[in-house]
Amino acid sequence: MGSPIYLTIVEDMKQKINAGELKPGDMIKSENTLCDDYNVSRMTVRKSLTVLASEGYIYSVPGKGNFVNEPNQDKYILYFNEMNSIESSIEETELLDVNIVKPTLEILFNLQIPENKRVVVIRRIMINDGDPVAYDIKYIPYYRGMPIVEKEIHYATFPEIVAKKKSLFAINKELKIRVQRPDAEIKAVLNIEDTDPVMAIEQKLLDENSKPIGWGVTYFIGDFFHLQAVSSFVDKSNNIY
Amino acid sequence: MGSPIYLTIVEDMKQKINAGELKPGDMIKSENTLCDDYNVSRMTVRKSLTVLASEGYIYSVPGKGNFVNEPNQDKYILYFNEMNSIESSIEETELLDVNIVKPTLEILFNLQIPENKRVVVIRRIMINDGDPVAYDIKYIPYYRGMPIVEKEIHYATFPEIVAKKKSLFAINKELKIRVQRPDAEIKAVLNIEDTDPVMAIEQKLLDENSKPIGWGVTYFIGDFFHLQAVSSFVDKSNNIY
DNA sequence: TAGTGGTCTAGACCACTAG
DNA sequence: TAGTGGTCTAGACCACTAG
Repeated sequence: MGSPIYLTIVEDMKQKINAGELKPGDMIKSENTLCDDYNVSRMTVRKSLTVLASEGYIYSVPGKGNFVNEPNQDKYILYFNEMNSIESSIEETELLDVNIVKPTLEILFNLQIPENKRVVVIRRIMINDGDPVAYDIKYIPYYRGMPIVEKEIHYATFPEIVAKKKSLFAINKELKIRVQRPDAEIKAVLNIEDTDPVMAIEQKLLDENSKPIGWGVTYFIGDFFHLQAVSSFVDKSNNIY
Repeated sequence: MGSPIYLTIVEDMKQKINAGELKPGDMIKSENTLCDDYNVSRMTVRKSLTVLASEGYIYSVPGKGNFVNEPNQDKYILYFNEMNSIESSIEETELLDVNIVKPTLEILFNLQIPENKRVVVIRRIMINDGDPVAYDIKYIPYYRGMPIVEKEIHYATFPEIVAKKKSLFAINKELKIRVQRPDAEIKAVLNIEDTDPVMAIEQKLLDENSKPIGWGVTYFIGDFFHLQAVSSFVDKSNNIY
């Protein structure tokens, strides 16, 4: 009906794979055979195979054929943003201070900069219902004449702070997610006890050449924090109809 | 040279977007105009646009044109597997017990089953260097004649346990990641103190109709646990060359 | 050498948008 | 009504695989 031919082929192949009729590693019919089976042109068959490949169902080996993929069980989509991963979103941010400092070894390592380079340190507290819920520290390599406008830093996420001019498309990011006992500094800033667990999320920003352009950690009080992720194998065809 | 025409168009458009020449929301040239610009057929231009769209750079509005997307800052790819998210991978698993029980309210809610239904509870401990590092509890709706082979459960991940026959392609998964103070049970099983923070990861498995087919939580001792995620905007064209 | 997937062309018809 | 993207065709030539 409204559904184009290439999508009915996609659904047909998915059904065969989901039912186990085609198993991981199996070679599927050749493109020309599929043309005959469905009575369509090769470009239409190839469109279907492109969709199946983009959703991870199949892969192709030039000269040989198309094969059913191993389902990637361990892959998830995660949404994170230091400003909205709190149970109820952040109402207020307090900018503690912005300083230009000599980097520690840890900072040198994470930003991959020479020893003599200075870094900008931005410290913020996220506040919810009047109480601190997260403590945020960010390090950015400092260059002469770098504009530091405190107002702009207040509510900005890390990529927004670093990528003032640069297109956000060009920034790659890495997250490290871990639990930790609060140290003295964190206990003081967040006003918590030894038994209050803290979620530490490290963010590293990289430019298009994988050079670090920013590094930082956000410490969330456990009670206010959780992350959600979904398997990346949800049937994306739902978005097409 | 070896690089096909459609990829040089892709790189060209990416460069324009990364440089800010084309900004989010901007309409790009029409497909026919691009055909003239690059002196190629429309199918080749469309192949390029398909690649750009699949990588999130652009989207199309039929009847109007193609537009530059807002970069999705918050989207990450996360890899998780209760068996290998430990600093050093798990050497040993101890199956504490497998029982068939009356579900609690929490289990009823998460598995979306009627009150009179029974559930299988599987409790395991992950062991590293002789010490427990994680405590794992899984709930699966029980049906008459369900085979429960303890040997098969020992080292299997959750999807493997639930999806005995079913294709792994058909399973969707949801993760909830949170920090918590260890309760009495967790302290006893993992042999830890009140000040030892625990990472709790909830896993929910859903079939193709979004019906829950399994639910569980794994409690990791903080010291042995971390997750890593990368932004999903890494230039996938690297995989093509 | 026959078969495979990868790229590309020059057309066609369609529904939709917006003046 | 002119322009847009969406689908589809029937061809072509290519590099690569494997007997």
